[in-house]
Amino acid sequence: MTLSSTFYSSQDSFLVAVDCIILGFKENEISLLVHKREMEPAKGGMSLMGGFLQNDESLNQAATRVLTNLTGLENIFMEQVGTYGEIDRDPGERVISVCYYALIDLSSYDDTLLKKHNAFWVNINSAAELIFDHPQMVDDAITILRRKASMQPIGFNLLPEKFTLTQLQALYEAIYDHSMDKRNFRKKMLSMGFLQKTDEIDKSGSKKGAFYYQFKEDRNELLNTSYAF
Amino acid sequence: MTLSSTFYSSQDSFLVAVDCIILGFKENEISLLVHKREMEPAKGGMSLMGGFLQNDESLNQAATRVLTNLTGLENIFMEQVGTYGEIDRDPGERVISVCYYALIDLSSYDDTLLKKHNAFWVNINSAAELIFDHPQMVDDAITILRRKASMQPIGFNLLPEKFTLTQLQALYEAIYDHSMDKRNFRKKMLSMGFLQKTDEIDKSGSKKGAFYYQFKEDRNELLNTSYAF
DNA sequence: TCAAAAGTGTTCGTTTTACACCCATGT
DNA sequence: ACATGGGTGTAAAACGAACACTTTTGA
Repeated sequence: MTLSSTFYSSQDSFLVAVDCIILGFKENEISLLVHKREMEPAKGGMSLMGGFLQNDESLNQAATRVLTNLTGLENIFMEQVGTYGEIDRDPGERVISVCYYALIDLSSYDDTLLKKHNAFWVNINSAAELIFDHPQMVDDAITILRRKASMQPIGFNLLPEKFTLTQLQALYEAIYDHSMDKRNFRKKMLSMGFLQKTDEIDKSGSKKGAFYYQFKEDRNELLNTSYAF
Repeated sequence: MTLSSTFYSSQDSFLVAVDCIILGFKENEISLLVHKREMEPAKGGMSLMGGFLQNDESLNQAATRVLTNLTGLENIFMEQVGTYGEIDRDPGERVISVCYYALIDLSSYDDTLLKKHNAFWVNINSAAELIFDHPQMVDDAITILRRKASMQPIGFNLLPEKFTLTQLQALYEAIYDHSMDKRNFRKKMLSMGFLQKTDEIDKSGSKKGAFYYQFKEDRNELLNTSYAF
């Protein structure tokens, strides 16, 4: 960096990382994608997937890059959680970390790519074992996910395109970590108006079979209404 | 920075700024503290108060420093809004900006300090005239304020210790930018249980006089309930 | 035939909304 | 006496919570 190109000379500069909280829905639980850290400090510790911001990319681009490198997925729902800036949050060196969370559909996901990065899924309840301030990041992300999922249909990013109401309820029960009444759940979901019943039937979950639903195309119109669970 | 002290060598590093959205309640409107920028680029433009993060402070400390330098106030409610990292968001040089909002009580605030920084209050509706991506930051802060004020008694940070119900209603009407029914507002506020009626009367607002209220000390117990306006 | 999951309504209590008048006081 | 803002109650609607049985079908 040459002085002639700078407006804000003599200011301190910092490493900036993006850390990604990648969430999936597996066996009726929320899962978190983590990896065994390959560098010191805390080598071998369980860590969120992250990477350093580079000069040629925005924060959102960096988060997308980290996510895509690891998972091979694109066009994934992703949103900022917050930025963590305690001086000693990373014992190796000072790093400002901008944290994102992403929601992915695991129903047809091939995770061979994950193995190359020593990455694996753990139950969200194991997040306390993460290194540094990553447990706090996950807590904050879950808080945001719960709040947003009660206002907007974002939870659906964790499901395949077509899903049964039973699957949807299981997802919400996992997000909020409590069981819900089937009749009330269905009544409320259907009254929100963004579910479209298909004529396809899922026979995998029961002998009787359950209708598949999908999201209406126009669900963006519905984002301003608030729904609480 | 010497290589021997670094774990993450050869990564790009960045200027990190904190920008503060300082909000006050003035003449029944939400006001925003801004200043005329003293450096290029955009010198003379209307800007949020900000500063660069320094090596010896956390992000929260930096935000507090900026706020205290400017206003002389300490122990102010402050919370992160988000982090803005587009490559060209600051045309001078690349800067990652972590944005905070703060709520302050203007009722007995002496703003001589503000003049030293070319700072002044503008109506929140003038935020669109701010430079760079500061209008977006203000939009995001207002969204957060509205959401949080409906769940937790944070709006009170904008009022003096003692206030009348009419003042409180005017504050909420300013935050949400719509008028509310007086009877319903009072009923709801009082039912929430964190208001304490005093025996003092404000005669400044009316001939009849209105009782002053204050917050109960134990209001932290109440933060988990959700209240919508 | 039976086990397993899908699907379906009603009642009750709570919360939210809409709405209009009297009171106390200073001028 | 009157203008100004302070203070109060009720009825209707919407919403949330609790609750149990019938249907379909594969094994």
